[in-house]
Amino acid sequence: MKRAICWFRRDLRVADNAALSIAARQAEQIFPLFILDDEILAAPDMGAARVSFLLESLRNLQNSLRALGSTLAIRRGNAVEELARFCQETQAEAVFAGRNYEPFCVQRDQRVDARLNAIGVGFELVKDAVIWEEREVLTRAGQPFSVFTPYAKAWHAKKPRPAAFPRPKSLSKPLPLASCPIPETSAELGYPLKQAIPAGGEDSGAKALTSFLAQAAASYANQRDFPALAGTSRLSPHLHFGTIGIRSVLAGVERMARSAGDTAKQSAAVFINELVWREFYLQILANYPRVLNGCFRSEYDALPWREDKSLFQAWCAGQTGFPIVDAAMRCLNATGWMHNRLRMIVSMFLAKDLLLPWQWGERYFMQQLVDGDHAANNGGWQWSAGTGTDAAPYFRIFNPTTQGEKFDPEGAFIHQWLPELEALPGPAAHRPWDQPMLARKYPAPIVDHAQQRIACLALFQSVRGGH
DNA sequence: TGAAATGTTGGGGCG
DNA sequence: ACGCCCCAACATTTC
Repeated sequence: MKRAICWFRRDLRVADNAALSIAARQAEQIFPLFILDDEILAAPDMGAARVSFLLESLRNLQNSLRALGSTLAIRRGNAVEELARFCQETQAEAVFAGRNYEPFCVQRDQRVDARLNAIGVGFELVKDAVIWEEREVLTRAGQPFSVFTPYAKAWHAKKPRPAAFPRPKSLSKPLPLASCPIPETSAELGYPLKQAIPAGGEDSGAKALTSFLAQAAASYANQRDFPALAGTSRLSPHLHFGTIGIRSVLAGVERMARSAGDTAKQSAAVFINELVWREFYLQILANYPRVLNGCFRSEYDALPWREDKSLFQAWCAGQTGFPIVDAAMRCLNATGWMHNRLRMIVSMFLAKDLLLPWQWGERYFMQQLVDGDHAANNGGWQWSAGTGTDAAPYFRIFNPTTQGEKFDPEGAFIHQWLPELEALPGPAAHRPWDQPMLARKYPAPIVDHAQQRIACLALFQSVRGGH
């Protein structure tokens, strides 16, 4: 084939990139393209952190492609129309792209496929973002798993795993095509950024992996649950945008495990388990797209959550009077990122203490998180609310104070985000109500945990018909 | 990838 | 010395 388009979407890198690598093997000339899709940019769950990370990643990708002798064309508008137009401008015979698993993207790709077929252009979607796709790990009966443990077992058993894709050594110089400039800031796309977010781009992704492997990875099993430590990988935004490849991450962690002692091996296993959770929720979304519109266990759609805007407002702003919840939410608002343990705590608090619809929290997370990902986010929220696959059972309710004391024993994380509590040293920071005179300007708890816990159990009983 | 309520046990204070 | 009670500490059950 003479000419092919490599349509970048959520694989914003040149290393270990399936679509780019396969296109470069099959075509003499490659036209790299990214489309700023108006429909995605206008989605109600899009946010400034993610737009900004995307733009930085595009600039980095542009530099990497130029270093290979090529250039990234940027278009903006309706993806189907822009792609068809680009095909005609380039006279390409085919379009290659990494497969996406979200319902919106799947439907968009169906429209793309029909449109390109109509103008005689091939459209090839290739596996890139995951080790195993939604139809590759199934029960013996050929059904998708909806429980994690057997899924993980089957995931691990499946061999051989896909190998990394070679990075193209050079790309041919493309035609001088029109291209929009990459917007300087997310504000140009309607998303003013008011926070300092993690750095985007493939180079940053590679650095994040290297530094994780050199530092936190070996003690991940023991330290990942403590938000005051730098115990996690921070790779989530890179995995979301594909500024790092999943095969590279897996290979890196396995290499680390081979050269290290038992705790490091154990840590590698725990970390890989998290990568499996990521694919578990991706296959749930791909096989059951309805989870974006309701509970996986649909009988729980009838739960009478309370639609209290002022409680929700307090949760969003980190003004609930529960230190671990408020510190976590202020961290999210200020950085676009939140530690995984804290995501569990604040999401369970929204659902089971505030009794608010979990979908409100799901959307707020999407709007704020730099790594906001429909599959992982929905899976996590349904887990916390007790409405999902393999979810925390409805009666498993975190006590936010106990969780704080357990996972932030010195109150270090609290002090980092709640200056009002600096007069309460150490673990006392978790119980400001014991010394209200010292907790200046810090709100009293907006709900009583013991009381709300009972109310939550009753809420679920009302739907379960009293087992 | 819980927490609270309830049950059991055993050491020590005390009359 | 003995029985009684208290209550940690731990185990089990329940949601």
